[in-house]
Amino acid sequence: MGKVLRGRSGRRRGAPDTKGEILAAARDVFGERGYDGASVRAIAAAAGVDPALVHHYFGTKEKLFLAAMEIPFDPAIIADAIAAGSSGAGIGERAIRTFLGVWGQPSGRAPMLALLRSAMQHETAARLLRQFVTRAILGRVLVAFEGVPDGALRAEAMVSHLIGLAIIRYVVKLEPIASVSDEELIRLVAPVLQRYYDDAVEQS
Amino acid sequence: MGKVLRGRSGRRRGAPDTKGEILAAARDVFGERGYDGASVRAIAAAAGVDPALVHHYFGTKEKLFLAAMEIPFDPAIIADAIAAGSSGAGIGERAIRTFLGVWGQPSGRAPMLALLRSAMQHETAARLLRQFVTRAILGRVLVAFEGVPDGALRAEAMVSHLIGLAIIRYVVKLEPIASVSDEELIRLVAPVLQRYYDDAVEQS
DNA sequence: CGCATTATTCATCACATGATGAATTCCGCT
DNA sequence: AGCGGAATTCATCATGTGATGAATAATGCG
Repeated sequence: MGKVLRGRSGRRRGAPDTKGEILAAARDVFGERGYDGASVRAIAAAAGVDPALVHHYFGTKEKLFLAAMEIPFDPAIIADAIAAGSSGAGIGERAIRTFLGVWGQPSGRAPMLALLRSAMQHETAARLLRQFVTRAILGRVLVAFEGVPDGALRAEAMVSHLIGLAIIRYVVKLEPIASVSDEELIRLVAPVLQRYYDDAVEQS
Repeated sequence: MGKVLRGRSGRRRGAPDTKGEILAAARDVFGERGYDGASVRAIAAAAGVDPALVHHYFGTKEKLFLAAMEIPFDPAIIADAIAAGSSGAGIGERAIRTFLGVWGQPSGRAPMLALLRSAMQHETAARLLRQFVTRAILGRVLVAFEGVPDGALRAEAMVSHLIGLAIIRYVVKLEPIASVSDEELIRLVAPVLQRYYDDAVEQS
């Protein structure tokens, strides 16, 4: 496994999307090991390519990371799914449902894990995660909390719970949460999340 | 800053608690950078000591980590504070209150951060965190959830939210959660957490 | 075809890391 | 005073890292 013996130097035949393969490999490896833990060599190996090629395309490891974090799904869609017509009713369930949808499949989980893991080690990545959460997610979810007292705070608290769930379920893999079905988790968490909205509305 | 010029080799005068200083430095640096990011050299420098001394005392970096993670506060006390006579009433507020108490002061925050950060990079540390949460915290909190349907699940969900809060507040430092006062956060989060208990009880 | 451009690998650098073993200095005990 | 052992540092190794520059091979345009 690993290193592909690809014979001698020089350009390969055909028009393989090598840049794309490197990006995919980068997302995988960054996701598994975080920014510092993922070596350029390991990424290159996972892409079946010489390490120098990575630098050829992306210049530096940091630029590769940034390129790899160009989220492969549209955050707007997600945020809109959560906000859903800027109504607060049912926002708890929509939030965790969308969340599990993204994390449930590897194509969504890998970059999220990469971002999360890396944000724990590197201030650069932390800034990136902050931006991502702020602009791409919170900014839109906030429309549902418009006019709600402590809206920003409450929206963030919701997001923080989801992040905590991601860590327990997908990183630390603590049982029984790691193995419980999506639906069961939704049934458990949705009403609790919902309170972040309901609490504020009923007191206003 | 950094490297203390301490002249020549050999034993130092007096009986300084060097081992303890190394442990403290280790907790700091592991906390700031996680397991992989914290180099033995950096820890040694922070302790004002030669790197070889670290190995002399602890043999290997991993053993040092394990030693540093021997939690400096008693998890039993914390867990008991949360469980509080195995009553579920008010458990939400007690949980977040105790949580903020630990994370509020550096002596508690450092090892927790170290554990969290490292768990994101290293399976060894993830296992450690799993153990810690399971035995030291969950095991005792569960008495409050005794007989409650999905007790384990609900207790873990509570913990996951707290972990998420820790990350948003102390690692990613997302505003406004990062700056809000403890009391305000308690007012916001406590009733939501409480629902993990109340929901189960009222349906049984 | 011919030739510049692009894709790819190889060899190599400077540097940081974890670890080890020998040398030096001090302490405690007799 | 003397001696063994513990504490401390120094010099050093093997390894892995990100990065660079030159060499080689295929492509595509004229």
